[in-house]
Formats: sequence, structure tokens, C-alpha cells
Amino acid sequence: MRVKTGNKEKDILEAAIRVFAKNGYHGAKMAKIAEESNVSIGTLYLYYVNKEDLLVKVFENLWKSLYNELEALANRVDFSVTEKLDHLIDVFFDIFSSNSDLATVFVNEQHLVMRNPEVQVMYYHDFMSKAELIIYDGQKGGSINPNLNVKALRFFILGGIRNLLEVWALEPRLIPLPIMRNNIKTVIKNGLIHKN
Amino acid sequence: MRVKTGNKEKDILEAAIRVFAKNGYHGAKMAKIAEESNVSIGTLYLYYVNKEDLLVKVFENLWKSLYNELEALANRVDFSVTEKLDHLIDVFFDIFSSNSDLATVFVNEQHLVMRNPEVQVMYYHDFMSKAELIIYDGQKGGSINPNLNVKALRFFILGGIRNLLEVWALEPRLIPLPIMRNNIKTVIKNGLIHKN
DNA sequence: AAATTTTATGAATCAGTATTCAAATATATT
DNA sequence: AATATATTTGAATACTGATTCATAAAATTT
Repeated sequence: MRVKTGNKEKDILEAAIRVFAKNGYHGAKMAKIAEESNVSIGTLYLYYVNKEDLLVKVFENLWKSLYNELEALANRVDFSVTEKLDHLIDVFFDIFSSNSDLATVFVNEQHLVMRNPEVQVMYYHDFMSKAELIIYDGQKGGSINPNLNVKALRFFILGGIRNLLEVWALEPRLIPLPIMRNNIKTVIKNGLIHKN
Repeated sequence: MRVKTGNKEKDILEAAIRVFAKNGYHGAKMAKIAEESNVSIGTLYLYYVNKEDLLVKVFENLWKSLYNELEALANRVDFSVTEKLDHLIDVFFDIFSSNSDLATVFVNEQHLVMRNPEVQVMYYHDFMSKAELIIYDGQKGGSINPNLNVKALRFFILGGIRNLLEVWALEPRLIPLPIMRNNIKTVIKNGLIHKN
């Protein structure tokens, strides 16, 4: 019996994220992913069934992490709804700030995964439901405007975050991450219009 | 001398939008675009240099329209900054509400165009500068919180709109367009947090 | 140290599709 | 109605790159 050395599965996935980020999913070549992960092309197919599987696994890992963080957050009884939303923004920024390539892939390729009805990204819908629940609680508790549509809000906020992350991944210097984070929080908390 | 009949250039571009929306840029086949526009494959190449050119032209037209609308809006002296932002949201929704395929392409494929340094989409940057100028004026005039970063705001808001349009293009029934429009306006005007 | 089993390799295969271009067709001109 | 010119066609081409699989290498067992 021979035993696997290193962690090729992980190496390959991390290389895939880098290559997907740099070239886009369709521009990414399996040969390049193999090279980046110091593995032969054939080995890619020992750990992942094909190129699409690599992309799906990237998103599964991501949404699983995001969901776990959100779940821990949602259960905190010592946080108000406002604080939960505040920390939810941190969850996103924390995950992506340590991996800008992941942010790029997230922003640009998510629709490829979502468009395909054959693949169900686990944890994605769980994440969304739980995020909506927080907003809904806020409306019941009176801290969030009850006239706003929960789903619309959720998409709007996540879309805004997504776009900012894209900008940051493309040009990290243009708007520093902490600035983005604070701006989003301010907009969500106080709204765009300044009232004295 | 023979004269061109119909408007193949337009027919082709409209077919391309439909096919790009349905299959994504990379999933879209030139043969399908030819079929949809009632033209032979060869004819596509008489009007557009290649597949990428089709995509670029879609975005050039789009940003040109958006820019023209915004310019007219920005020049209105009878509108306050707040009203201008309000109408800016209408500009987006008006253009896309009559063409959901265009919304889908806009949301999903913009990064392909932006990633390529060889193509400069005309009017895109003009649009963005002008949009930032409105926000900036609002800050100078005191109606917008001066602590907010103009670029960050611009990306956040457009990202939110983009995401909502994506949802609408995928599932038009989930959140009706007027609801989306009003929600965005409320969030921008009053902020997420409800104050009595 | 030979045999066995698992893991890894990468050249060759194969399928898909954007693009080309020689030929055909339609309109206009003489 | 013959000629000239512009427009259109779509089968054939050319290329790219994902995937396969016969072979090799490494670890483990006997």
C-alpha cells in the first residue's frame, strides 16, 4: 500500500482559485492549474471529476464557511439585530480580505454555478434564508423599516458588497478595504442621506 | 450596385443579446446567433469582426444610452441632488425593464469586457465620473454625508442595483420591478434603519 | 528484494466551435 | 438582357484545450 503525501486535493483547489481569478473560468486551462499546483494534469482528474467540479467545489467551500459564520452570529443572543447586520458585513470582508482571488472568483463566476440547474451549491440557500431571517426579526422588533422587502434588501446589500469586493480585487489600492467596510456599515445604518 | 435590405446589423446584435443572456457568452454559439437573426454565419462576420466584438458592441451601446440619460439628468438645474439620485435609479430600471436579456448580459458578462485591457468600453468611465460628480455635489451642498467615500458609494449602489436586476432577470416574479425600485430609493434616501 | 498495490504522469486523443473564403445570389447599371 | 458590383452563404478549415489511459513511479507488504 502506498500513501498519499502532501495535500494535493487542497493544493489543486487553491491553485484553481488563483487561475480562475486571473483568467476567468473559461480562460483558465487545466494545464495551468496542474502547473500551479505542482501536479500533473492526470492527477487533477484523480481528485476532481472535471473542470466544472473544481468550480463547484470552490463555491461549496465558500458558502459553507460563510454559513457557519452566519449561524454562529445569528445565535448570539447578546447582539441586537443592528449589531448582527454589522457583523455580517465583517463576515464577508474577513473571509475575502485574506484571499482576494477568492473574491474575484466569487464575483465573476457565481452565475456560472447558479445558472446550471444540475448543481445545487450546498449552504448557499441556507445562508440566504438565515440572512433574511435576521432582517425579518429586525422588522418585527421595530429596528428595521417594515415597508422594505426583505428579499430585495438582502440582494441589494449583498450586491453592493459584491461589487465593492470586485473593485478591491481588481485594484486593491483604489479604495482600502477598511474604508469600504465602514462605508457599507454607515450606509446600512444611517442611510445615504446625511441628517443633522 | 446592390443595396442592403433590412437592418442586419441591428438584428444580429439583438439576437446576440438574447443568446448571450440565455447561454452566457462562452456558451453562446455563433451558429445560434446566426439562426436567431435569420442570417448566415458568414454574414455575422460582415457586420462584426468576431464574437468578442459583438459583446463589446452590446456594452458600448448600453453605456452610451446610460451616459446620455445621465448627462441630461445631471444638467437639470431644477433638480436637487437627492432628486437626481432618485432619477438615476430610474434611468437604470427604465433601460433594463424593457429588456431583461440585456440586464442578464450586463450583470453576468461585464467582467469579460472589463478584464480585457485591449478594449476600452466608451462612455463607461464618463458615466461613472458623472455619477460621482452628483454625489460629490451632494456632499458639498450638505445633503450627503461628507464622511462617505464617493467611489465606494458609487460602487455599492450600482452593485446593489446590478444584483437586483440579476434576480429580476432570472425570476421576474420573485420581486416585482417597482418594488425593487422603491426599495432601493428608500434605502438610499432613508437608510436601512428605521427611525421614528 | 520481489511482489503487490496505490498513486502519479503526460502524450495522444477527441470533440466542439469560431472563423474563413470560394462560390452563389441579388440588385443596379448600361 | 448582359454586365458589373455588392451582398450573402455555409461547408470546410483550423485550432484549442479538456479528458483519457497505458505506463511509470513510489510506498508498503511478504
